[in-house]
Amino acid sequence: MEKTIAAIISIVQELYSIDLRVQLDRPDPKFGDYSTNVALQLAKQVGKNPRDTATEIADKLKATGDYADVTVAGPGFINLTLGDKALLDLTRVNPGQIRQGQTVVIETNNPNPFKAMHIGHAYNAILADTMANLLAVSAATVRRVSYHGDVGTHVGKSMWAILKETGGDIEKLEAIPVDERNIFMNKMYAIGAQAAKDSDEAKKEIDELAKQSFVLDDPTYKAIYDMCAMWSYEQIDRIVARIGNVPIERRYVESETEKPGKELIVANTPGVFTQSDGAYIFEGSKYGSFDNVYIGSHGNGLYGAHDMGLVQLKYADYPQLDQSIVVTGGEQAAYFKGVIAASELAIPELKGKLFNYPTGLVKLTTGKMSSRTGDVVAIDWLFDEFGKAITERGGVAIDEIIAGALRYQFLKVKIGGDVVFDVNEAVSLTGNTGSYLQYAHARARRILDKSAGTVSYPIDVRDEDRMLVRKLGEYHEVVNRALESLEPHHICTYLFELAQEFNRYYEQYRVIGDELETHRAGLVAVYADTLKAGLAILGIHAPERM
RNA sequence: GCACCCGUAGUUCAGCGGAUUAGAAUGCUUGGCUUCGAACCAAGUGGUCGCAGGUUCGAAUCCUGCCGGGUGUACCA
Repeated sequence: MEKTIAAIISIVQELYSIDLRVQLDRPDPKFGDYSTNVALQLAKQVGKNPRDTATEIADKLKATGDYADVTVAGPGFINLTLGDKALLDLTRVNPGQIRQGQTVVIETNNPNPFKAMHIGHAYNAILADTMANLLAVSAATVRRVSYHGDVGTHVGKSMWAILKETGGDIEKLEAIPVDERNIFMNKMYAIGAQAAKDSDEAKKEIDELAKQSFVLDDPTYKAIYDMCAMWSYEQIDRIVARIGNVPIERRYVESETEKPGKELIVANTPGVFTQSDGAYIFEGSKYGSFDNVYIGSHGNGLYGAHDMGLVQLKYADYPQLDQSIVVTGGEQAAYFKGVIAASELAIPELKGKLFNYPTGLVKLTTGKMSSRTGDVVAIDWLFDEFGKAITERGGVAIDEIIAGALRYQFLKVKIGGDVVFDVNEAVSLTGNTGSYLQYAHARARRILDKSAGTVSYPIDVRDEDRMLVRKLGEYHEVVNRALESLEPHHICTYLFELAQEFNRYYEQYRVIGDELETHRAGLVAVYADTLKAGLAILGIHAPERM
């Protein structure tokens, strides 16, 4: 592909003395393997009929490489059909290492303790983890971290209910069986949240308990807080692992950000921040955000101060970082613009290095949501539902496979828009799903198991192979696109198309026992490896059988 | 009010910073397993790409305006 582009550029130079940026597209297969519209772009500058221009370029291009055909079509497109050798070679090209030498710190999960972890957290975690995979494939040094809000109102709500429930007796907490802790915590938060709405008196108590989460100077409070926080993190870590994320190497918590955050803000006032009634304000409205209070008039850091503290902690831990990435819900997009602008002003070395990727909301379609905990879908419940569907098909429901199906459901849509999550659809296992790809992979592996000879790389391309080989050759191009934009959905779309292409081939051409067995098995091996590699980037397990 | 995001088949979504007849999946109607796993494949059905202008040889794609939906908009995160 690069060679072809270079050839076209030099031909255009030679013929018209014009320096042109050339783009090759993947057209409908019936037109060829690549197409370009350079002649149409040139038409005006050259002052010739675009078809004539195209013909001139095409004639010269033919001699520069392994092309089976170079034709001019329509208003002046040049369509290229690669020779077999060139087509096959494309399947061996690796994605580009475009972030060689860079260090990237990325938060791959950030649910809060003292609160239920729900499907939205899972989406963020899966997406961020997959982006981390993309970064790693592009040769960056990836540092996975997490960040959790362990102070503030939500803690007050939970603690209020927990203290009421236990009467401050930690032994009552210890008596709760391990597998009921999560249910207990979710319930306590729900009770506290409801009380805060219903009763002004309770609200006051909750505010007081929330403040205590910052200082932890009451021994009873601290003991219970510590135990419940630990339960929460165990729960978060367990679920994050269950959905197939790579473990983090450092956990950040909000309580440790207060001090550095406030110090940084005070040190940059006036200048970056302004003071008003004792509060410290950043005029984010000048930077596409909104004016926001970072330190309250009571002297405590608010979430802006904490996020700036976090930026510093990360920078201190990873001074060589080239990018720091946070993936959050879209409702925080404007807020993060402000935090990033303020951080860059306060720490100029970080200019251009801080990124927030806002995601959409996970919306649940109404349906059978019987086992919900409050308003949220428990992730364990989702695993159960997937498990049942797989068992009904006669498969073995193991977590690795279920996690793959779940990940795909989230990753196949473009980042930014809302994700409509339909449990019934997700669990259906047919069509454009993770299960389809896993099944396709398992089936291909079974063919290879049954093939007698040693499997070797195919050496030629037969007519019936062409569509499949062509698709395989697109792998590195698609991955490159995903690497550049950090958008996993490109890979999902491609892998599904690839698997469809293979399934068509599979339906029509037999491998085992055929006189072309060696050749076809080689092709199946390339396919299975490509599929597996793509799934690996998505963090999806490619089972040998299922 | 202002800012950002979104609006493509009944539904859920692709459409790669423009191009040849707008694609999948799902749904519905059919056909295909004594041969490598039918969680599969094939055929049919289904769209004034929210609306209206503009730029261009060419617009779902770029620009402007409008309509509709969502989110945010200083002491909760």
